[in-house]
Amino acid sequence: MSERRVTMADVARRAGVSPTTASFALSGRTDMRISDASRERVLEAARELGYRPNVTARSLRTKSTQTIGFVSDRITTTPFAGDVIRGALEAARERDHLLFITEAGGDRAAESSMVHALLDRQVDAVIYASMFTRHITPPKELYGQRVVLLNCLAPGFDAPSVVPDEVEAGRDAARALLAAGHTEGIWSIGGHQAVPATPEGIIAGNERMRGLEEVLRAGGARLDGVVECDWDTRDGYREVAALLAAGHRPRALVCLTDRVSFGAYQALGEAGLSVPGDVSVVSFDDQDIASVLRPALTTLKLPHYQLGRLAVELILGEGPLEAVVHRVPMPLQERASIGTPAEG
Amino acid sequence: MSERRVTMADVARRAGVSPTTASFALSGRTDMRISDASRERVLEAARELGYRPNVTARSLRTKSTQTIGFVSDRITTTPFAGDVIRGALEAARERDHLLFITEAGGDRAAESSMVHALLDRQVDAVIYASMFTRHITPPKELYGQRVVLLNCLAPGFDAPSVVPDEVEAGRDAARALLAAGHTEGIWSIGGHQAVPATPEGIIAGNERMRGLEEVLRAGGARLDGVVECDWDTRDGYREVAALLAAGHRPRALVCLTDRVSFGAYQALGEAGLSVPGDVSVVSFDDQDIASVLRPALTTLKLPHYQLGRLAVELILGEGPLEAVVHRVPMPLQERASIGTPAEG
DNA sequence: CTCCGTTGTTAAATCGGATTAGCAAGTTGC
DNA sequence: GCAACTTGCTAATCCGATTTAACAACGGAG
Repeated sequence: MSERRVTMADVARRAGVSPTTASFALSGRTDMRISDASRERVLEAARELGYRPNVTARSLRTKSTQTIGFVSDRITTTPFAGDVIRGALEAARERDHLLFITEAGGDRAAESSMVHALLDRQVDAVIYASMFTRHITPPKELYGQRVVLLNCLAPGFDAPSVVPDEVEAGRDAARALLAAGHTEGIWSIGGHQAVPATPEGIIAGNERMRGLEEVLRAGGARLDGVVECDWDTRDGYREVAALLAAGHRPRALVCLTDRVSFGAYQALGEAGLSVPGDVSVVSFDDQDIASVLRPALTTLKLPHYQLGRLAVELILGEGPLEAVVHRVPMPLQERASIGTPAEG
Repeated sequence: MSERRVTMADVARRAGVSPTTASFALSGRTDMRISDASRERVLEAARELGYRPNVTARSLRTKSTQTIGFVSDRITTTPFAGDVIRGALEAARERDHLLFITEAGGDRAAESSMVHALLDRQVDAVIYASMFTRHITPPKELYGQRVVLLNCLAPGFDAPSVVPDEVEAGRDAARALLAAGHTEGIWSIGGHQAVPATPEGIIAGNERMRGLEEVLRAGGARLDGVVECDWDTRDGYREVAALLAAGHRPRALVCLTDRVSFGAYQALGEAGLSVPGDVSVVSFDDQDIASVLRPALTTLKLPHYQLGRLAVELILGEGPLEAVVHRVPMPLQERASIGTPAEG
């Protein structure tokens, strides 16, 4: 970028040794014999000159750039982004790696071109991430490369996946309700089937519902009803309002995502029902609004940070990557929206 | 990462020319004469072999890596992140550049080490970003480098800054209220002075208030009161509740940020006042909640995407960078929280 | 027929390190 | 006293491009 950097040759010259000796002294390798005196002089010279190795030059020879590529469909416009990247960033930093972040916006051609751009720069590995848990087909350029799939699954593609443990989260939601004494009047809002507008619901929704129903059943409880709707605030509001208008009187709502919970809050509020006095609410995701709602929402947190971190830890681990699915726990954020069942 | 890549030497061999000829043919330079026949053969060979240049190797010679470093204090845990990065990413992609994203968490030492890691990889330029508009002192490693400051100012540091036009946003907030007929009972919540917990308020708060008061005054209106508080939902709720409890009856609230507006909504709701029927609300930032609140919040949007995009456009522009402050407009998101003044 | 200027192409150097092969000088073994 | 090792260090290559310097072949001018 500007004034000439200090090179290893400069260091060698100052230390009065050959570049070869300087190289070995600096890399601290023990398989090549360097006297303590020479090593000291080289290190001293490097310190005095403020020498820093040129990673680009080194990479040309070693093939390792200490760099990871991160390809996602859309890292922004979704709460997913920040924490995943932060987790990946921190894990990478601990291992002296840097991250190339790219976003393809769901465009296959763009995706291929991004992967090419990464491979052209000799990245050591690539993290392929999806904003919602789903099945994907990696771009062909990724076949044969060192890859970890983040928040997505690709059966038949030889790479590990890192995804949230949705089934267990569903179980935990059930356990939280049971623990508070809820066994009747439990409704789920958001459903487990994908509706056209929310394909992202396919995996997360199904698995959450599976865990939820399993534990409720085992605990002698069951769902009074399953309301299918889009995973957004508007639909949450509308469906809960409709539910109440139809004369139902739920004691507990399991909302499949926080946005739906927010809508449910609005509908309950307008109907004069209080949370958790009249109705308990348990939710999933732990988006920003969850802690800011009144009362604060009890929800199962998507472990974004951990997903990002684990993906990097796996990818920078030793040895070949195994095509295993790693399920990361979704911790329960206990706040104020679950109470004991209302009388009546 | 895996099987040997096709090199330029492979292409040259196949085309039956020297690597030199292949290089010139592929780079399409006209200052070196290559016959059309040779050029065609080289291009054909490259196509057949699926040749892609090794950017790392090229960079060693040319010093240009087609890569930009992005250093921020904290890109996550703030709505700031996503869109800024998306803007930067898209602008970079249009110019065939890739972005190294790093985050230092406000730690000076970490910041220096991140900048080193970037410079060691020969990045062409560095974007130094802050999550809130503020004055900063860039790490010394950045002096003499090609830098653009994003969402921050560093007087005395020779680099352009890209920041939101807060003063004009304040003016626009005032214009929106005046246009709806508001001239009395206008209060601002959030204040213009920094309170300890929100140093980020210093610049944004002051400038927004300056623009706001300037236009209100010019329009024959004024603020009935300025409430100072932290820029969060809790404080917004508490201060507006207190305001109402004290017997005040505002007709319009200018909340300095959406989180404060959300708190204000809650307090107004509990007091039985409707938005915008009884009280109009205009806000700043356009965070996620803004469009999801009921009624949807009219707010001045922080131009995150544009900030990121402009930073990259400047940095990849021709010629030296000038230490100019670029102010990016904050567009008014007209939604449903401003009405005509209540009778009263 | 020689000199000069084009034209098209290539050998060789370069970028900044990592790595391999080899070379002196000093030790040890017998 | 001489081969066989060690020890400590360096010359030379290599990585995959870009770029400089030079060179052969040809055509036109004088």
